Amino acid sequence: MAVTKADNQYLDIEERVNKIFSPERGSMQFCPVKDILGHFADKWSIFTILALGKREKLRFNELKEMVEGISQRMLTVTLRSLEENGLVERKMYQEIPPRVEYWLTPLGRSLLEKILELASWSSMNMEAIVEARNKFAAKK
Amino acid sequence: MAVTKADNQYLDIEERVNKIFSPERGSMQFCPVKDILGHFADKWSIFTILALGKREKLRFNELKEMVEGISQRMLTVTLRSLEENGLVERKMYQEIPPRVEYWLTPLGRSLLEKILELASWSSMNMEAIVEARNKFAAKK
DNA sequence: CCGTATCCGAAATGATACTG
DNA sequence: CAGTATCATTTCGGATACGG
Repeated sequence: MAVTKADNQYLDIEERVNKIFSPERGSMQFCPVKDILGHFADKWSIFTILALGKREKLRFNELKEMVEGISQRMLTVTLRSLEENGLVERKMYQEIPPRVEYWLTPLGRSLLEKILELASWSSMNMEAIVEARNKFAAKK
Repeated sequence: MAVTKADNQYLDIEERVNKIFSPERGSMQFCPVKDILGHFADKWSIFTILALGKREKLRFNELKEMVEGISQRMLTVTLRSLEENGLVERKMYQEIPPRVEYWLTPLGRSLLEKILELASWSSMNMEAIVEARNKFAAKK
C-alpha cells in the first residue's frame, strides 16, 4: 500500500510531538514540558514578556503602565513567577524612594522570540478568526 | 551620540511589538490581538491542538485519551472554542451510536506550527528552567 | 458515544488598605 | 515606589446525572 505525502504529514507531526513529550524527559504523570508550557501559557506572562522585550530594563510602574489592564497584584505575581523560572532578573536599589529594575535574561529573550511569532500569527490571522466567529454565531 | 547595536536591538523589538498591537488594528481598550492571544493561551487549547495535529481526524473519546487529564467537560468547552475560532472543524454522523469527528482547519494547522515551536522551546530549555527554580528556592 | 445541564469546591484575579 | 496582606468576586474545572 502506498504511503501518501498526506500520511507522512501526520506521522511527522506525531513524531515531533512525541519527541517533545518523550517519556525519558519525564513521566506521563508529571511531565516537565507540560509543567513549563502550563507556566507561560497565560496572558499576563505573555504580555509582560512582550513589554520587557521593548527595553533593556524597566521599573515596576513602567511595566504596569505598559501591560494594559494588569493589576499591581498580578504584575507582582507574574514577575515573581518569571523570575523563579529564570526568564527575568530583578535588582532592587536601596534608595528612598525604592527603585526596582526588571529585565529579560538571555533565556527570557529566547522565549520572547517564540512569543513574538505567536503574537504575529494572531495579528496576521485576526480577520480570518473574526470571520469564523461571525459564521459560527450565525449558525446558532 | 552613537547608536550602538544593543540600542537597536530594543528599538527593533519595540517596533515589532507595536506593529503587532498597532492602534489601526483595534483600539487599546479592545485589541483583537490581545483577545485572540488570550483565547489560545491556555493549556487545554494548546494540548488539544497538539493532539489534533497527530492525525487527520479524531473522535471525541480518542482525543480525551490523548489529552491527558482533561475532563469530558473541558474537552467539550475547548473544542467548541476552537471550532468557534475557525481552528477546528466538527462533523457529526447521524448513526447509533453517534460518531463525531474533529480535525484542524488549515488555519489551525498554521497555529499548530507555532505551538510546536513553543513546546519545542520548553523541551529544549527544561534543564535551565529547573535549575533556575532550584537556585531561586535556595535563595529564600 | 457524545454530549448537555447542574452543582460545587478550588483557584485565579481584582479591589482596597496598609507599609518599609 | 514597590510592594504585601486581606478580602471579595469571578472564573475554572471536576463530579455527577441525565439525554439524543
